[in-house]
Amino acid sequence: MKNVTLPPTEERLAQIFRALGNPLRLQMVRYMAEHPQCITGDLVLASDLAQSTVSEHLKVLREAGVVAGVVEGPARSYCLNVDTLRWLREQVAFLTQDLEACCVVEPVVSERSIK
Amino acid sequence: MKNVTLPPTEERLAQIFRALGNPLRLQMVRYMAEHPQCITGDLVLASDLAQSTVSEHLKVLREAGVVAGVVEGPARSYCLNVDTLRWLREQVAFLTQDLEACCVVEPVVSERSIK
DNA sequence: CTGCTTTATCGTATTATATCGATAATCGGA
DNA sequence: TCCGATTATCGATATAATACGATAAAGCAG
Repeated sequence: MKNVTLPPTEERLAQIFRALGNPLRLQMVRYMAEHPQCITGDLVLASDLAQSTVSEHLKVLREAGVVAGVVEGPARSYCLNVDTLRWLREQVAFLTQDLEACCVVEPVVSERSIK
Repeated sequence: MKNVTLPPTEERLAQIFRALGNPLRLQMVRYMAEHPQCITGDLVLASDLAQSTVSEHLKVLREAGVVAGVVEGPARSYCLNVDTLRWLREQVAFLTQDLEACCVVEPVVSERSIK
């Protein structure tokens, strides 16, 4: 947890979480899941946002590796990056495994863990 | 995707993603997974940050429902909220299921989805 | 080459986040 | 009740994110 050198995996996972941590981008991801190979204009029409704003959100998703775009004539067709999403699912599964409820359901008396 | 009324579930999921979208908070979550019922001071010692900063990060995690704290004498013992993490895992699994690689591995020619 | 369509980028204003030091609140023990 | 230990909150500041309109870039049709 020290700031010394954060594992690149950790930074990358956080980047993906951050990309998905915006309701609009999350909706974009869902839209793309339902509409494979949709183009930017589709997402603009499906939202209330300016074209430039949608483009910026796509940039965030692209840089996080959540989506990928290919040139499609004058437009760009966007898709989810399945590899990234699979990796995310594994990481989340790993992060949430082997956890036992401690103080949520039934508060448990504990001793200080350090000094 | 319209901004009209975002489902509360979507906003909540985004909130959890946002909470986990910071490397330090992600590390805190891992620390808590390894050290059940640790107190705030443990997290402060394990980080390079000021106590107030750690406290703010805990607040973000708390408000997202990722962690829960119980009073433990003058200190506060923190734990992961297992219910939230399980819910997150389900949501991520749902989000990433039934996806087929489209333009990432092998670009596919597509037609416009709208108009 | 010239337009037309589509998308990305730039400049900018507003809002949110991160971090710290200082201070307040809370609890248990003397 | 007062003190020490622990944590939360406040105020300030710096950085990052969000959103828009305007403009640039890129590709295709003619």
